[in-house]
Amino acid sequence: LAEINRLSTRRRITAGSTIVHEAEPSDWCAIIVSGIVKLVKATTDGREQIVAIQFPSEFIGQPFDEPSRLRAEAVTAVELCCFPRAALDQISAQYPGLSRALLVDTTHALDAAREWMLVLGGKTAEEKVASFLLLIAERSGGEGCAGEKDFDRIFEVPLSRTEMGQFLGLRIETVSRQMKALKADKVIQTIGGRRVRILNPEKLRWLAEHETS
Amino acid sequence: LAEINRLSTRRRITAGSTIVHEAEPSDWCAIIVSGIVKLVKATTDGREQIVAIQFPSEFIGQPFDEPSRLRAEAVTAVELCCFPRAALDQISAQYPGLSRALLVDTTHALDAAREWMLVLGGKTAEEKVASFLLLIAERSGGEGCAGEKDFDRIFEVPLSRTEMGQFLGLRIETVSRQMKALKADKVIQTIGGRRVRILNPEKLRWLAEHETS
DNA sequence: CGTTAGATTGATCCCTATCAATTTTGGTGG
DNA sequence: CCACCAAAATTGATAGGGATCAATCTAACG
Repeated sequence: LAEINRLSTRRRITAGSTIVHEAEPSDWCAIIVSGIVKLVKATTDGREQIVAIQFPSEFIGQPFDEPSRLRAEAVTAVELCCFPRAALDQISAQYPGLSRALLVDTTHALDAAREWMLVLGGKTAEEKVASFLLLIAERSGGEGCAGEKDFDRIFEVPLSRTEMGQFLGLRIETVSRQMKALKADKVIQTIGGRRVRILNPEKLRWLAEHETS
Repeated sequence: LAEINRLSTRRRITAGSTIVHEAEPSDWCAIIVSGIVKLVKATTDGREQIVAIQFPSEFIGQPFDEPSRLRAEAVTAVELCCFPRAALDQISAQYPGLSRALLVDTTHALDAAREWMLVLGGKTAEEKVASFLLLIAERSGGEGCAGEKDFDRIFEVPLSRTEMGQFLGLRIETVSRQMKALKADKVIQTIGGRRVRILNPEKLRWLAEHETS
């Protein structure tokens, strides 16, 4: 696996800039070294939906050259470990471990996407925001290590209100109001708009799974 | 690849019965030979979301033994080609083609899931129903063959109104009303509730991507 | 200290959920 | 073949949650 490291190059991306355009065929792939990346899908009339938030150690790009109309954009400053897809093909043919690792990553991504479909499809605004905060809390804590069930009580929300809305299928005003309600209920506390402290994890978990209307 | 055929067994499932329970670890996988399968995720308080509709040739089950709280259920009568996961591991270690095929399938599923997140997150009821009809039309026509962009003008909707609602994130009354509106606009025509004929494909495509309010 | 993008708050409207009542469909036995 | 029944679908009336429109307020930055 050190062989792929030989073919790889580091690349730094500034916050807000696009990593992969939706049209571009993109003949290379990458692993996120540091920073947060969002994957965006757009309708023909301009509305945008964030379909995934990616953290360090996650894979970017298609293993095959099939287009998926997906745009990858740096949410924060991002450092990537890039390599050509041709190298991926060659090495995975020799070492089955790489191919397997890729399958594991894709399976996880699929599971995360389906989990989020449940959030988008049925849940109320309150449940959506609570689910989002739990998602960020869980991912921010355990450094990409699997099996971490607990999460940090204090963490930084990498997304803006607009981005939260695009990920949750809500308007920014609604996101703002739900955050306010959670603060009023002493479930969370915010320090400077972006930093969040979870005061009542049990209630937050409950709110993420039950509609209270 | 004939080797996996030797280890596989055929299995018939009646419409409506569960293939894989959410809790069950499931030490086997399967390929759909005929029929339609739905994948369901549920919240702790009982609400259910259909996260995927699967057609013949698609893969069922997790390649690894990580639980995903997913239930697979036969929508129509289903015929499966089942094999133990252990066999999958062994053969994929010898023949990299199988592992690659699995990765292709998973990548497609991921792309489909993200496409549907766009539908669930941002679209109106009218757009959702139009998107659903196009999805079924496209899959019903080309027998699982890739690259088929066109679709059948007449096809059978395999899902009940309740299931359509669970897939679209809508109530059955809303689904019913949108279908009625599409019929009134001469975009579609229904024969006996389940069979649908698309009268105006261009308008249906337009409605699936633009909000008309 | 001024400028500007982002976030919050308020008021109102509309789409979809909800509740309730038929109507239609599909399956079964007489 | 038809009457009957249960389940599914449709239709109608109402209400509520989130969208929308509009006006501050806040914070980051030169």
